[in-house]
Amino acid sequence: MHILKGDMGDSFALTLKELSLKVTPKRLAILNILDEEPVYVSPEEIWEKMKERFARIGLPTVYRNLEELSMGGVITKVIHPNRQLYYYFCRNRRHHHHFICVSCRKVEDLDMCGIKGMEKSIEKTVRGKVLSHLVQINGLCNRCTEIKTGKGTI
Amino acid sequence: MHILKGDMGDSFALTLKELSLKVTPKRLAILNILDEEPVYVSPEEIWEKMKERFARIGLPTVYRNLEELSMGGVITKVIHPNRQLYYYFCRNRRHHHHFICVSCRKVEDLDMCGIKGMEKSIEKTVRGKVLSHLVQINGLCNRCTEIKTGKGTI
DNA sequence: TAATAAATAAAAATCATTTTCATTTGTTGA
DNA sequence: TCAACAAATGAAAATGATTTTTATTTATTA
Repeated sequence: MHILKGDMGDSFALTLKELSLKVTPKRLAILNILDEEPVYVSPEEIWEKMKERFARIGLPTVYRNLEELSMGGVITKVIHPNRQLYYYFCRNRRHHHHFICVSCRKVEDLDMCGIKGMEKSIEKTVRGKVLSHLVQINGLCNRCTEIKTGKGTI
Repeated sequence: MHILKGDMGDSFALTLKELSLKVTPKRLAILNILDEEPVYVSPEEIWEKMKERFARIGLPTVYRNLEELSMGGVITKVIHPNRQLYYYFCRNRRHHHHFICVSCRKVEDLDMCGIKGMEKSIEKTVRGKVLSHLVQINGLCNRCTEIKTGKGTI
């Protein structure tokens, strides 16, 4: 093996070890595929790419790994109106939310969260406890806005 | 027929007419069932209640009607982590979001929206267009917080 | 009240996701 | 380095929520 220190493969291997997940070639490949994607992708799409690299690779393996990685907080699950699963590799470890382009699937981090600041006020209103929140901004990215109109408006 | 003016059945009938939907006994029943529920419910649960009122009622009919009513903005679709569909009848016509109790399914309106105010700033950041946003606060309501701890904390 | 457009029942289809189980592969400690 | 063991995987089948299809029924409207 010739994985150099500081190598990307090495870094992903460390990530997996931190999650107590075995370092398998397929796990590393899934992380690499997600790493190369600037958009959110479906399990099936990742499976297609995996088939180019592995002779035998089952779709359940892809599903299992995506779920594990997302549980471990390494990748992000995207909530989509069509109720299909999509995943996105996001390196931003700070609390933030995503802008997703419904046209080209591009994902952009939004380093802000109005809810976090409102949490106390919400808890006072409902006299309960806020456990989590779901914030996702759906729209058209810069590129898709221009393509659609040539003027940035729809 | 003896539906009085100002009756609930009458009001729902008007709502359906505004959406160009025929006023059928089953549609009215679905609205009545949702109206009586203080929590978000699944299509299957509504179907169970419909079976108490109608000898012949298919699950697809329930699905179709819930989708139509939600498209028409009469009811609200709840995005749930388990990816099942749930619906909730919300009379609040102003822009707002929901606090949903993950324990008892209670829904409470939050008459606030941080995103609406941030929309311009988000569009500037991504140099794109915001089409919609998804905000949902998941937590434990007043009652469930007390039940779990007797102290309001978990 | 007839014409017709929409709604429905029932059954079957769809299809993303999950489970099962036998086999293979990483990991760990001697 | 190597056996032992736990975890990961492939393949096939199962699952289960949701949707489609088609023939029939029902509400609307003139």
